[in-house]
Amino acid sequence: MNLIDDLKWRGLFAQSTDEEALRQALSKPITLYIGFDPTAPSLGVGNLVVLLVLRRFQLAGHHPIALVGGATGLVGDPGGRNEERTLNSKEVVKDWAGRFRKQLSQYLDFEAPTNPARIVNNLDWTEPMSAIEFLRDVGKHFSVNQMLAKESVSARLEAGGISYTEFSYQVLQALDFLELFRRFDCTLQVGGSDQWGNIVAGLDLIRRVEGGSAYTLTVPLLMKADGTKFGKTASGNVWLDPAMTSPYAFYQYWLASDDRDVMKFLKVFSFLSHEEIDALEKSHQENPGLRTAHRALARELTTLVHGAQDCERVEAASRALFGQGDLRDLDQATLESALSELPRASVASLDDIPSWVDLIVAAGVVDSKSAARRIVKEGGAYLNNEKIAGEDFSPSSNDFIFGRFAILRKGKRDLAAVEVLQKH
RNA sequence: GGCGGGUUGCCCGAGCGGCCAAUGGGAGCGGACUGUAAAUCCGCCGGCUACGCCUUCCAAGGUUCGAAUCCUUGACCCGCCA
Repeated sequence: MNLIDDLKWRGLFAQSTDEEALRQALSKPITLYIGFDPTAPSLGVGNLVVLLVLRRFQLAGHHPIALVGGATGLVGDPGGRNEERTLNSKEVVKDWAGRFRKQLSQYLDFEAPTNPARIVNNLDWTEPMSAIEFLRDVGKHFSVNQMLAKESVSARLEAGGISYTEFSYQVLQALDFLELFRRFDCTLQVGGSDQWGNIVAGLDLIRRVEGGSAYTLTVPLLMKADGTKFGKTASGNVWLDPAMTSPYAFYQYWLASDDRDVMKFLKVFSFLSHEEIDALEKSHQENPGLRTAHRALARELTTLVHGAQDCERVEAASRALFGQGDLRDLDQATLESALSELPRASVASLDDIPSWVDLIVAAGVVDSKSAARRIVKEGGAYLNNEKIAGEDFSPSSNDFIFGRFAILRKGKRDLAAVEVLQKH
């Protein structure tokens, strides 16, 4: 199956300016790029959608370029929002751009003999350019009428306005495409479907300036079945950086996916074959309670992002903590490593153990004691998987497994560890 | 520049001198059901040293025994006219 058909099968093909021409072009290796603006200290799972498309292209023999938007990140994409962005400082964007570069390289192959990946930063060609050059050499090719007609701009005009800075964003992105076309004969830009207008602007620019032709491909924006944005939880974004979203939380995010989304996610994010995915779908339909598709999804993604070793640790932790067996049956090493994934509170010694309420607040699982007391009253408070009663409840010393650990639980799956610092 | 309207808890949105920690909806949280899913039903939903106390209704002053509610000034937003 060719690449385009595979992308369509996976639900990764939104539109293209000329699908037939693109199919033709892809019969030989081409160079393509995707841009990522550093608007946060880490990429999130949302970025993963297109990033993995870039990887799919490389696996199919094409030359991938990941562009870090060191320049565009300083300006701000007006699309998808109805308010002006707050500009981040140059230092911050530079720092984030560095982090992006590092993260991006994890998903691409730079050693591939025939089609090694490249990473570029658009600041490299934007920063040296003077304002006069920009206006004469680039700006002259843009019609304000067309720029205004772009969805990203017109929506903002409706919503109350747009600064000249953000208005110019599409010109910068178009310039990137032109630059990569010149430098590397890059003829395809891939992006989220919200990037359509910006990508087409690049296409136009290449045609006007170089008389060249290039292609577009956009990927649908991923929505969850409940209509909420993909990649966010109540506590914020799901990040790729393990310091920002722990591998355990990352694994749990996928494992707790809505049934209606699982197959879609497997197609979008996993590199499993169609046969493997079909088999998972069958199993999921026959016995959804088994959650084989969920497990496969969580495992694939955690392995991809955090590595096989971390994935195994996190799987083991999940099994241990959610297993129906007695926590006391676990050996100390397993228990310890499982608990290392959780938020934690510590107590100085077994002689003076704070109440459940104080501990769960200390672990950061709930925001206030009132909220914690409420949980107890509502019957959602557990110690070592046993429901506790009474707002004043304090663990006793023999609740500590191996004399050192206790597990707090709020509701169905919100866990925290308590560790005794001092043995006595 | 002139005239009028607005700013309420995470969001939307009532309240228009005491009965207001503030109606209602959404989100979120807990429980039941189940499968660490969805739907449904029930409950909760500012904080605390907790039958009481403290801090909230854009900000700062003021009137009053008492204000989210009235007055003054300021900031921001939205309409209409120049």
